[in-house]
Amino acid sequence: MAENMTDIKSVEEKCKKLWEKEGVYRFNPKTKKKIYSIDTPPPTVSGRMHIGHAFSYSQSDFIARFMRMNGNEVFYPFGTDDNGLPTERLVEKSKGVKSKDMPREEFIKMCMNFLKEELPVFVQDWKNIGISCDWNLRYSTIDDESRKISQWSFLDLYKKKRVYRKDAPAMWCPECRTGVAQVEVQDKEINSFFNDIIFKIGKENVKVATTRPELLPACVAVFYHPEDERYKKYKGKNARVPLFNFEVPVKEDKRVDRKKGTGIVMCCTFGDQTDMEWQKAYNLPIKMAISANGKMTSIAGKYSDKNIKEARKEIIEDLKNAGLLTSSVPIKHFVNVHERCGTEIEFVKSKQWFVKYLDLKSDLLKWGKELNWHPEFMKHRYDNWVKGLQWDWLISNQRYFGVPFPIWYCKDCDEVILAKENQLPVEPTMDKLPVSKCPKCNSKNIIPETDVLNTWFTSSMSPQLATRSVKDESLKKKLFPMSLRPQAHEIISFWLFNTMVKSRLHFGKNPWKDVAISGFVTLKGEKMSKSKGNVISPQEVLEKYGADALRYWAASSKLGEDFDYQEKDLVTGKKLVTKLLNASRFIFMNLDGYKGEKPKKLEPLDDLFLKRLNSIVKSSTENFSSYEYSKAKSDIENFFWKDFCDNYLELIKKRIYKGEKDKKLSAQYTLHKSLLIILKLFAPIIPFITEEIYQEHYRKNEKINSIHLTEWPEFEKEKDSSDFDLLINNLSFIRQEKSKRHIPLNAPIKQFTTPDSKIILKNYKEDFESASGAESINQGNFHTQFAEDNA
RNA sequence: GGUCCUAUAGUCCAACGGCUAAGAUAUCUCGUUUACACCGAGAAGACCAAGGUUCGAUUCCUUGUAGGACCACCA
Repeated sequence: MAENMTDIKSVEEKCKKLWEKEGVYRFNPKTKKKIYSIDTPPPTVSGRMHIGHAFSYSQSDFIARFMRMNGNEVFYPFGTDDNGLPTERLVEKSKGVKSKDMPREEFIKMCMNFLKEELPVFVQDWKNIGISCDWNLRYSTIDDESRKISQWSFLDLYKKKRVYRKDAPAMWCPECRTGVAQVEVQDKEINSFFNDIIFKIGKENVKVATTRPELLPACVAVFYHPEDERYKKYKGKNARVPLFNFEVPVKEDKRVDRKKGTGIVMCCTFGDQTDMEWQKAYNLPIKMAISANGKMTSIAGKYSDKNIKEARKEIIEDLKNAGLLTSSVPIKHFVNVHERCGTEIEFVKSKQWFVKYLDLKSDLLKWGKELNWHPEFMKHRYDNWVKGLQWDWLISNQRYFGVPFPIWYCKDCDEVILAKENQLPVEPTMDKLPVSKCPKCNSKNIIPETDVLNTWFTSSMSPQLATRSVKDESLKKKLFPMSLRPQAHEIISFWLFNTMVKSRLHFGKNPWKDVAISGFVTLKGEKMSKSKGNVISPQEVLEKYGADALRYWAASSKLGEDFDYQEKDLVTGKKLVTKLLNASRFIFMNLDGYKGEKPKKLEPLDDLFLKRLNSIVKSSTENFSSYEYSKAKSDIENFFWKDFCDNYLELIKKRIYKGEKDKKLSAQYTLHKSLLIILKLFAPIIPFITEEIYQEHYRKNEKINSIHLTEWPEFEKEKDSSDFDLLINNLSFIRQEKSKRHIPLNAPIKQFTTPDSKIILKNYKEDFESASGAESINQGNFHTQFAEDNA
């Protein structure tokens, strides 16, 4: 059996093969059991599994495995999110290409081929840590079935009037050349200059501070605060924009911060969100200085066609030369960047599709309340996100690789033409039109939508993606809403939220009953991230300590709690695995010839120990049921190591070596039985080693193919087992005395006096004597008398 | 700026308002016993601060301090 890493590796390989061959985790659609269904968010295919994945997916797996053993038929599919922008970026990076430089079709092909190669490697990491998904229920968010569901979702929302297309300023990434949703935007601190630029109002010079002088050609007004005494006199006047030499109105607005810059701000459509609010509020003209490809537009005059940074530099230079720049101070400030590529976000006016949900805020709060949150406080994150929503959900991306919109437009009257449901999945750029002419104007001039749906639009259908292979309607009903959504907390605001939106809009139901939110792994208190360079590779941990140790480590942290990574926790996990092996070896060494027979009468100590075990089964069952796997883990571990190995085994050692027939049998029976129960309790956390021991010693008798398919141990009403503590107290006293006097722990004691002598002598005399070395036990205060004390 | 989480031995963490504050790891001492030195026994070591509620607070409340996260703003 396994004693070192090579053996642990071979145990892992053996188990993985067995599980696959025997279909241990396969969902049985014909089951009579209660169904427990899990909607794990499919991980994004971008490089390898990281430690946060290992942490959070292990935690879900503890629950899945417990539920499976505890009488449920577990529906636990595995998906990969390999759709859209993240995959495009990954392919572009690893193949050194740019999607926009090649034909659409060719790039899509390249992505698909890339995924075909990478997916098995990617998924293998999850198998390696022992995730007990049904690997036959695999799905990818870009495959045909998922496209179908995603496109159906769009058609359904269209019919429900929940999607709309609008020409609107939308957040735009000039690098990716696509619209960007609120959730895809991040903060980034950048170095910039705060420039004081001279505008002319009448004959006076007025300084306006800006970090973005390249937007001067798009200036439509300047604002000051209505209570700012410095500028009140300019009310109603016009200001002349430097270099570009046109006039804009001077206006007052409370949104101006008097303390910032010079207290006068220029409003350019579309510099930032406030600019857009002002544009709307004062009905200002719309001027676009930046185009969709990140270049200056024609209104920038001689700067047109230059990219943003060049234009900024040249304009600053020209202002300086004209004496219109009074100061230029370097500052650090935060800007919005596209999280996928780090490029600064611009606002560009274009036609985009949106899902309308701003009107549902109060409903969304109500629906969020209906979920059972574990831990409860994570609900706040959801609530905060909902309350802070300002935009409808932008779902169109101007990209190649993704699920296409299932629509065409009439070029003459702009009518939207929907695909037929039985056409799905559809590729409008290639597939046949559902109509021969525009139903509204009879034009034959029909063009396909070339945009693709945003990744989240598809992945927010995860309950439907997960259950898509189930065709039986009555079974489907049992699977949805799903029992559990496990996930990490940083994706509450989009994945969980968007899935809620879709589920309610399509089906009028919550997508799940329970939500279990994992914390994340920190290193010295900080979140691990590639950019900080403080990442731990789970593959290396696995190599060094094995999957059980990794899972043991993940089980040390409660749901929702961040957990600081310490290598020594892995060491502890590995030690536990070794200890289990050693204890099993000892037990089966002494079970030679034992055939599972029951003694006529249990020895009092054995009976006492089984009572103890019963109470651990009870508490672990309760803890696992309420997703408190970390509590269960530490209880079981403590019981196994302290009560079972250090004390019970010591107490019965002599009896099992050379006890009388029935007394020995009683110990053998107890050992055989309790080890199996302990293995079962540990099985959800450390599935490999428990399986190994089970296969070797129990499978033949139990006649069940895998420990993970055996029934969770039952428990009875709790019974008094306080004698066990009493025995340990007495042993402990003796050990302490021996330790104080530097006497070997197995040394005999001439006489031991204890206040508990009656109980010990009545029921546990021989076992206690053999473990303590006491030659006689008498009533009295705690005292030990050794042979040499006689002198 | 808003919201949330956390604060306990060197480190990582646990504990219905009530006995000596648990465990892991590191440290020190002892032990080589027919499973295990990846072991056993023992020792030493901690409740962020100030108020409040209470017979009693590490635990509940308030404020502060520190760390972290999410969101918003950022001319």
